[in-house]
Order: sequence, then C-alpha cells, then structure tokens
Amino acid sequence: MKETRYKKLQKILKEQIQQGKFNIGEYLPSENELCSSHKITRTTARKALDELMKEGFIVRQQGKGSMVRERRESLGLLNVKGFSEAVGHDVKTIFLQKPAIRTWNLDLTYRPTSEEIETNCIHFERLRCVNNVPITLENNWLSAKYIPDFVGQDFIDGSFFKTLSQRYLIEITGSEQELRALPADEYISNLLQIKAGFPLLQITIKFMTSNPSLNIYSQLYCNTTKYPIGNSYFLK
Amino acid sequence: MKETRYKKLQKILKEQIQQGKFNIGEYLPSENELCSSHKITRTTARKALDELMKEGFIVRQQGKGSMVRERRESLGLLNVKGFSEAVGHDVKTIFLQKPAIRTWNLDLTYRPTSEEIETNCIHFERLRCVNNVPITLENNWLSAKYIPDFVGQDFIDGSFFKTLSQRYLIEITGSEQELRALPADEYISNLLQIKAGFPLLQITIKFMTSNPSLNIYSQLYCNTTKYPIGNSYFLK
DNA sequence: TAGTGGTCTAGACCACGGT
DNA sequence: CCGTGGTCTAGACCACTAG
Repeated sequence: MKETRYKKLQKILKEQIQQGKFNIGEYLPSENELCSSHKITRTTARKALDELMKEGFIVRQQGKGSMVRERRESLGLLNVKGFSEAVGHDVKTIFLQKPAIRTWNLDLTYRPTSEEIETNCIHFERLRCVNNVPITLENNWLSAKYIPDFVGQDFIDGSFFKTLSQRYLIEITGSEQELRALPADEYISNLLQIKAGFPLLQITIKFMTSNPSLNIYSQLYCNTTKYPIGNSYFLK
Repeated sequence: MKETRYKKLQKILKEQIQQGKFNIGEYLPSENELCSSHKITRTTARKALDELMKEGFIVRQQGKGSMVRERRESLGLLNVKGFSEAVGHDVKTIFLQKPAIRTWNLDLTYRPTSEEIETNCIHFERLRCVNNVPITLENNWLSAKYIPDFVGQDFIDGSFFKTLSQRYLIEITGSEQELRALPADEYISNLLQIKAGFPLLQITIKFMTSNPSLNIYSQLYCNTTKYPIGNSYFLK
C-alpha cells in the first residue's frame, strides 16, 4: 500500500497516542501546527485527522481542537481491526486448524462469489483466549489464488491481517457483518468451557480487500459474559 | 444543521439512489461530471461521495467510478439509523411506556455524565415488530434539558431521530455500542413471545449528538432468529 | 480578538481501468 | 490513450470557542 503523506502523519499521531504522548482528554497539535511541522497543507493534515476520527482515536470540535478520546476497554473495534489489537488484556491464540487447502465448506450468510468458488480455499480455525480463558472461536475462509505460499508459513506477529498486508500488500477496505445471539452447541461449548445452550454472540463477517476478487469470510462465536464486543462510529 | 453544498449534493444523490434512479451495480456520474453539473469543485463533490460511501450507499474504485452498492436487507444499519429505516418489512412500533419524565434509573454500560444526571430524565420504552412478530425491545433515556416540550408530543413520522432533527435541530454525530448475547429474562421473554433463557442480542448504545451536552442512552434486546442485525463498514 | 476546525475554490500530478 | 478516482498544494472565508 502506498505510503501517502496523510497516512504517514496518521501513523505517527496514532503511535504517539498509543504510546501515551497524548493522553486521553489532551489535544493534538492544531491543524496549522501539523501543517508547518510536517510541511504539508491543511487538506493533507485534515485527511490524517479525519481517518483518526473514523478509527475512534480522537473527537474534533470547532473552535477547540482534536481531543484524544477514551477508547473503551472492550475487545476493541472488532470491525476491521484484528483481535490482536485488543488492548489491556493478556491475549493468546491457539490454532485448532492451521491454514490449509480445504473445501469451501462454510455455512455462512455471505457466500463466496462464483469466481472465488472455482479456486482453492484456504481455511483455518483459531481459539482466542483472554487471561487464559477461551473467549472466541474463529473460522476463516479465503481464496488461495492471490496469496501464493500462504499455507505452511507463520503469521507475521501472529496477525493474519498484518501478514496479508506486509507479505501480499493486501489491505482490508471494508466489511459486512451480521450479528446473532445463539445457543452454544456441543462442539463450541466444550471449546469455550461453557454449558451447551449458553448464549453466544455469532458474528458473520465478509471482509473486502484492496484486491476486488479477494474477500475473507469469517465466522466468530463469542462468549460476551466478561468481554462484550465494542464498536464505535463517528459521522463527522 | 447548516445546509452546506456537499450536504445538498449528498442528499440529492442519496434520494436518487433510494428512488431507484441509479440501480445497484450502476455508476453515479463521475466526480468531474458532478462538478460541472452542480458548479462545485472536486473537493466538494468528493466530500459528498465520501459521506455516501461511509453510509454504505456506494463503493468507489480508481479508474472505474462510484458504484451503487447493495445494502443488505437485514434490519438495516442499526448503528445510527432508526429502526424505521429498515426496509422490505412491515414494521410496527408499540409504545410500552410513552415519553415521560422519570429517574435516571438505568443499568447501562455507558453512564450519563454528571452534567446530565443533574437534569430531568426522559425515558420511553418501545416494542418493535416485524410482520406482527415482536423482535426488539428498546429502552431510551436522555436529558430533558435541551428538548423542551418533548413529552406529550408525537414523533414526526413515528421516528425519534427525525423528531430530534426537525423539531430541535439535533443531529446524531456518533455512537458507541457494546454487544452481548444474553438469556431472556421473564419480563422480556413474555414481551418477545419466546421462552425464558432464549439467547437474545443485547445492544447498549450511547448516541452522541450535535449538542455536546446531550447524549442518548439506549438499550435493545433483539430476537435475532429471523432477523439478524446487519452492519457494514467501509474505510475509503 | 486570536486561534480553532469546517467548508470551499482552482488548480496539479498520479495510479488505475478499459479502449 | 483517455477518463476515472486518489492525493496534494496554496490559498480563502466562515462559525465556533475562549480569554
């Protein structure tokens, strides 16, 4: 992905927020200050701030400035972020099935395109644990066509999305989700160490990527008792 | 709310999409065409298209154009849209408790600010039905301070958000949500005509508005068996 | 009144898609 | 090759906030 100027600034500011150089409630430098310190125009600086606002890092107010927001300590923005971005918890991942070529044997709301279904399918299954308690069961399917040599290799930093980005230059560009509350079946209740029939949040996701022919299909089952799924949304 | 140029264009295009002047899969006029036909610059035209993309109406692709997207026929984008925007269903709303001044007696994740808690609280409870089947129980709390004469009046077109917008010029600017799967308790299971213990999707929402001192606190219990909650998200 | 973010103009160059 | 959207510049005026 092209490293544009606004993305560079966005990344710098995000890291500074994450590293605590700007604490919650504090204000980022003003747009004009960012312009002169980074030798860019306001349009570019605003674009970076717009993106940070979309991601929920800041709120902006006319006449005041760009204030760092409290990002709720749920399991983070599940939308397009990876699980590993969840903060403040000891998060562990266990592969129940490592990535391998399998059939498009999925029972999902979002069906693969006919183009995809003619290709090989990569599938993997992971169990996500928080503080050593299994919280989420995750299944993923995607076409093998555009990601050669994907199976057998480890993920970069354990992150699927980072691997796609750094190794294949594929970025997530959007998602569609459907949410259901369902009783746990036998298989899942064993894995999540709960009683069968216990209510779980099922999240069915289709991730779109920068490659229009490549989508990622995921299905999650979440035990939301201790860690509800968080989500934030800002219009302007 | 100020009617800026990009908002005018955004509104025009959105209505044209909703009215079917541009069908799914078709392309909107190019940015340059919109510029000349509306006598604006590309910056302004792009801002309108950016907003439409954020709302999920279009996808844009370099070299091709802005294509009208299929908006899933679940129960719509529950994020910031009202329930009444759900399409393709016979939706009915029953007030269990009409808007009235009550106490801030809520058991929510998102707590009112200390500023809000010193004001009077308006509360109302609604049951939303699809095809005459009760699907969602909804509770809402908000400060009475900035919306004089709210109680006792009917909603415009039955829409709470439309009433806020048209009668008080208050717009929704963002939201935070938390999602949980929970077993139905006695009260809710009666209302939704399901067995006690049946899994429900609980959505706890804090809506932020254009008035920084006014937030809306909502809690929903959804029977997702027939109508899952939909949600889409696009980055650029 | 000074400084902030919100909107807007009139250009420019680039990367991508299809011809 | 041309038209598309993506990025960027260098300005301008406005509305809002706070001292």
